Amino acid sequence: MKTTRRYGKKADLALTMWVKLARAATTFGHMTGENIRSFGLTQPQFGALECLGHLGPMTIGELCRKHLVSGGNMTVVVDNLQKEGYVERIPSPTDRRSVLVQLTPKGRKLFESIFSEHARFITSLAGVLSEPEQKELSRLLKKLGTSLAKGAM
Amino acid sequence: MKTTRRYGKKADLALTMWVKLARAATTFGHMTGENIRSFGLTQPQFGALECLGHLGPMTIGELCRKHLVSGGNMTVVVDNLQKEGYVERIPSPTDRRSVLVQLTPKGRKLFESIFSEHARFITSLAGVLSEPEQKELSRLLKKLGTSLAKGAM
DNA sequence: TTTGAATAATTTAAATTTGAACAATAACTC
DNA sequence: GAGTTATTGTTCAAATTTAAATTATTCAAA
Repeated sequence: MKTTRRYGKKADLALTMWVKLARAATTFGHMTGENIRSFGLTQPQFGALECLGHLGPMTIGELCRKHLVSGGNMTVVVDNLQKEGYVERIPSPTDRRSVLVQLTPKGRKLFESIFSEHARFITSLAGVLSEPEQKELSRLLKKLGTSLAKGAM
Repeated sequence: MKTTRRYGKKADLALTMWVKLARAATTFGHMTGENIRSFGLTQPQFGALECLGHLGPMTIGELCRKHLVSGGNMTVVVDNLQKEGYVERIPSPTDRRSVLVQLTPKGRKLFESIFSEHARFITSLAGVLSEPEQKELSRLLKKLGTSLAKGAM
């Protein structure tokens, strides 16, 4: 899809990069989303579960920052996980405004039973790139992401 | 953020790549979204306007496939653009099920007045990567995205 | 050619997400 | 310490998005 140069070489480079970034992320997201739904979870629910499973209890705010979503949203996501009995809210011992979210035994069991399968699925999807390519892609995405986030402060 | 190897080297590589992809795309999206809102448009509205402006009239279905969103969604996006007088629906001459969407003169005027500014903004964001890095990132994202999309068929 | 399957767009209901307003608590400044 | 400013989580309304059901049309096969 070679388009004519409409806005100058640099701009066209940046624009096509942005389109490809959006498309790759959306496609990847759709496919992992399907896999996740087969576990009976939504994508954000799974994301929160994964964070808590790998990193331990954390506040709503930390979950928000990790997933780049609004506070109102994460409250709902945690509400729904709590309704299913996968997580529980406990008051933070150090800050009475904060609430710690942690996996229940049921939540940990679910996490452990599904995450390795999910990891296999992700690995098979990523397999269309060689390992060096995956490393390079990770490096570039990290550089892009962190530079943008820093620039926004 | 060096994590321990939990699921094997290949899986960890794939998992961190996926996290970085999601974060970079979301951050980039947030920032371009802010810029787009300053034009009085939502992100999907802008996306449709851009498609129509660069590629000419096309059906709702084509807009869906370009943006990887559901048909119901694109119907609403086009509805809203139409309410603002930026696009119009015309019946397809070749298929009576289809509807062609095209920019109105007002829509084209808006498109031309804002897109070059938007291109400058995107270019400045992308500037955190060198040009060779942007090229390489584009190549890898394209390979990832198209391979995944193909695999899904 | 007519029946049946597939496709295009819309509608509807439900879920997700955001942003703003709010209450409670913490941190800071004078 | 008192008073101001920031931060944390929740609630609410509105916008976005999806998936399923619906209608209309086209395509294909017998």
